[in-house]
Amino acid sequence: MSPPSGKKTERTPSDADGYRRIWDAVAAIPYGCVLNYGAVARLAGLPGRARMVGQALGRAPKKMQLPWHRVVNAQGRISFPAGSSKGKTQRRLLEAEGVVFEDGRIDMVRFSPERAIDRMLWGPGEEKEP
DNA sequence: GGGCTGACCTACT
DNA sequence: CAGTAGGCCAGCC
Repeated sequence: MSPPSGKKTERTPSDADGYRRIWDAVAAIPYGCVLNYGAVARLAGLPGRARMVGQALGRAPKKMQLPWHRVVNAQGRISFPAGSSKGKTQRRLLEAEGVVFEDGRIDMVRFSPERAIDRMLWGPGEEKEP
């Protein structure tokens, strides 16, 4: 069977639609939470395409007001070179949301959306075990 | 048409 | 902990 023209395979979500999913996933990140590129790609329905997330964010229009600062790499570090404008801006925005940097790194587990409820109940800073 | 780059990830050594 | 290797896909020259 011939695939209908205009419609592509599942691997190619189609041009802007692919970025659209990524933008939507990033916009769905709760306040004060951080996710890595792989997680965003997975939430967007594009497993393994972490790189495309970066490009999508870079090509995202500013009018979108996308919380791009809530996306960091798997090491819990800002993907921008230390000292760069973007890097400082991202760190400032994250700290403004309550994200704590430990030795220039973020605890991806502590600030994951799953733990967001814990921080909302128990508050940040103190990590307690019930 | 081909080849390199990139806001990366995972796994193994 | 650091370094290497493989993967994955869109844009640009």
